[in-house]
Amino acid sequence: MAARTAVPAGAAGNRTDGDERRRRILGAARRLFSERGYSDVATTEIAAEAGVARGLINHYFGTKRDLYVEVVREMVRFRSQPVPEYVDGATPEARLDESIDRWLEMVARNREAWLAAIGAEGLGHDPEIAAVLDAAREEATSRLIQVLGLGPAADAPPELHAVLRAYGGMAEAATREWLERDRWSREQVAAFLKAALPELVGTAYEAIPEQRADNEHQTAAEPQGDRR
Amino acid sequence: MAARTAVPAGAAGNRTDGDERRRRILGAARRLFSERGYSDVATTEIAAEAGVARGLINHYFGTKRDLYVEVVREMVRFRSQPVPEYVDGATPEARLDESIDRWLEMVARNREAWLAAIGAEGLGHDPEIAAVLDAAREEATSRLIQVLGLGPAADAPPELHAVLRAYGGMAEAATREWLERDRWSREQVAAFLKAALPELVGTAYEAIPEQRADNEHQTAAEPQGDRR
DNA sequence: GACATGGTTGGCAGGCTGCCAAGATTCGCT
DNA sequence: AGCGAATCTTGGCAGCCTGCCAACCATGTC
Repeated sequence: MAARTAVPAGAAGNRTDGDERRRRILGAARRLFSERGYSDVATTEIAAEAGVARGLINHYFGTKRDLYVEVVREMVRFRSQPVPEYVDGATPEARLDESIDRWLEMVARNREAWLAAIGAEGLGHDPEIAAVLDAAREEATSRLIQVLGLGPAADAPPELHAVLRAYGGMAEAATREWLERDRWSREQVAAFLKAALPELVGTAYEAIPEQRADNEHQTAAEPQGDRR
Repeated sequence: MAARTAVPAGAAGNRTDGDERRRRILGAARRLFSERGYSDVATTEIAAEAGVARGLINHYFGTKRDLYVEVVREMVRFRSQPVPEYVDGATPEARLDESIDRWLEMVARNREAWLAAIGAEGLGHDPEIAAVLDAAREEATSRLIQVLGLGPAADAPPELHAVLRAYGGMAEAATREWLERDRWSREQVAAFLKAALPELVGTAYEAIPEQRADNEHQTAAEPQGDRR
């Protein structure tokens, strides 16, 4: 008499188009993870919101963390979406202005998603999450190098990459000050970011000294790029 | 005959100095949370590492999240520690240089703790965590205003706060490029940060237009959005 | 129409967290 | 010193959550 495994009653009555289910789960997960934290959201909720059985989550995505990684990856995708083709403009300044305007426009449209994406940073030190976010930032940096007309990103010295990554961090913080704290307006952020970059890649970048041969702190070896 | 609750055998045989236990738990939690993520660390581990019973965690700190908040609060404390007294120096530039050097020195000393603290950003959207980190950044910003000799922070316009918060975000990103990716050296970060701030509070800050009476950005719907 | 294939479900085992009652220990008061 | 109160400390219990698995059921193929 059914020793331990009860018979699953009415099992699969609804089968939708392949990954229609998959998208449903991803959407529900994105929604829930956006408004609440990772560990506050139970897979049971996600399954209920998506209208599927909980076990299906493990079937499509592996574990709960894998699902989260997928959500973050999807959230980050739109960052590279809106500026795929080259921004045309005569001078680098014009192209930069256009890029910043597009960036702010995109952020304004996807306010919640963007805040959630950069807020998702944590989850402790998940290497996959970190890799996804890092790749997105790195791509933005490379695109910025191209926009500025500084040649292919691969040829740029590491110091320039570092400066532009730092600029990216500043842009994120500045955007947060606009979206979350309302300390200045969109026009003000835009004006500040547009004016800041030339100063940074100009004066501040020139102030960086040559890398000495010996460096006291090392995680790995340093290829030593010749800059400028 | 003891209906449901078994008698706790040898209960409290060791009672150490009041909050000695508390500190032990905090230390173990800090260590474990630093190397692994929040949800990867079980309170059982923390208790084992601290050498206490698991229930004691709930006695001293409330829930696991409360303990985490306390850990982050402690990690962030050292940020305000090393520069409490006024930095003396003739010119604002000299004081700024000194502040940046101290900042980098502190980060270099507490590399792991600092990376963990800013990496702890996430945990979803915990309001307490966000508040703790935000308070630390805000304090750093206010101190920076004083260092620059721009008068009391309370009197500064919100745009200046925003600019300095953005600068703080840049400093964090630049530091990460140094500590995690090794794209430049400590001297280079220092030189860049020292050269960047005058440019930002000078030229870029001046480029910010006056705030219009109506501001277009609202949390919810999009009133009109006139873009340039 | 029978069979293979893969989507879908419910349930089970293990682990983890919050809470609680019960000893143990220290302290204050008379 | 003796006694009671307050607090520290422990182990265990109930509930929830996650990963996994066997079984059920649609769909496609021959």
